[in-house]
Amino acid sequence: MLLQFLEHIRNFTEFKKEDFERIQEYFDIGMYGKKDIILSAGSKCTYNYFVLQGCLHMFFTGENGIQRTVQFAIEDWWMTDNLAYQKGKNTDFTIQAVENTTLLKISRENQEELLKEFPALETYFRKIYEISYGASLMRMKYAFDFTKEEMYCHFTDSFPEFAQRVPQYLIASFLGLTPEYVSEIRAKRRS
Amino acid sequence: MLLQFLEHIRNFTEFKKEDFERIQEYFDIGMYGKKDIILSAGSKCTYNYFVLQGCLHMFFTGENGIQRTVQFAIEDWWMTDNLAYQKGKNTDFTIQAVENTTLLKISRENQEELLKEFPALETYFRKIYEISYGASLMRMKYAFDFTKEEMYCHFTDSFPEFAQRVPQYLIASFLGLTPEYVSEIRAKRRS
DNA sequence: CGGGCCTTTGACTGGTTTCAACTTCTGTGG
DNA sequence: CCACAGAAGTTGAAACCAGTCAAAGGCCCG
Repeated sequence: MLLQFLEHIRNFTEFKKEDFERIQEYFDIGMYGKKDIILSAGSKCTYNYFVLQGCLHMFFTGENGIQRTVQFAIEDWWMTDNLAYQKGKNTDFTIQAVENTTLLKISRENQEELLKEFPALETYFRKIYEISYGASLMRMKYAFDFTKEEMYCHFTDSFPEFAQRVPQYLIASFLGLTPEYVSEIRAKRRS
Repeated sequence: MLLQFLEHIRNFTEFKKEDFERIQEYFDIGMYGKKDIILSAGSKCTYNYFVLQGCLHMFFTGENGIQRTVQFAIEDWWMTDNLAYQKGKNTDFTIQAVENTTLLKISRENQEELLKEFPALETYFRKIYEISYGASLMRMKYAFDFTKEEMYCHFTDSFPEFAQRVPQYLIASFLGLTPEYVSEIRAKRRS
């Protein structure tokens, strides 16, 4: 399963297989069950997480107590609260496993050292963040451009397998609408 | 004014002043008047822009013809459609000057070469995107957590000088509400 | 001084949330 | 293997936030 991580890196930058042994030493591996909490709101955000297998979501709890999902991560995605991670500060977000999940985690200090030892990985991370940032702007675009109903339809049409994979109330939470309204849209679509 | 660019880089990574001469050769400088278009929707996105002086905004035009601002850039900020820029594809977005603006621009090929010649800049860009991505997630958080009225109040309270600097209808466009509703909120606040 | 762009005001509308009750699904222990 | 409790999904009615439309007022710049 770790080799998949190597292959993933190689999609973005050249990297020698023999160096991969050294890389692994910077990471810890972790296994979590469905609904386990990986990072709690209010705690210090010291790790960056890479999903080998499974699914995570990151959410915050609003004034009213409602949980809002900010992003998902499945296989080959990174996840952390970047702002808090960079500065080693407390986070507002919680990261939770949606399914049984295996992940790699690396501390900020280790990541800095890793990048010093293997500068090729600077390129890798730069590209990863470039993409993530671009994707985040596209999501803003959709949030503006579409009505809630269109957002839901667009999302389920774009990622049908993923929409199957996670419970509906999480998709509602991710798209910023109520579970009840999702029901209504689905009912309308069925007929 | 170019030295400010050097200083900015040095906030994120070590960089020798004597190398700065070489750097400049990778960039073009551009000057634009208020409302000038820097990048048009539908055209190829070949440049990454850095604001030396002034203010840009990036927007798209929705089905209904309404323009929605996705982000602003003022002094020391980068702006481009990252997804399109990376792949050299056509963009959905338009970049326009909000004020008279002086900027540096660099093509994708030049940026790749620049990064090869000065790997220290990989660190710089990685950190820039890390921050941008984190900030973008925070913005999603606000979009979810707040009502439109709260969004407006939070924004103007957080960035009072910026709220003065750009016209109200752009702030409305950025926050995803109508100019009319902004008026209503302001009227309510005054009393 | 004039024209066009920006902002304001008010009435009306509807997409979406809220609330509460009911049904269906899921998994865990006896 | 069934029973049952809690979680997830559905339905319908009432309320409201925010958008739309239209028209008038203010302001900047030529």
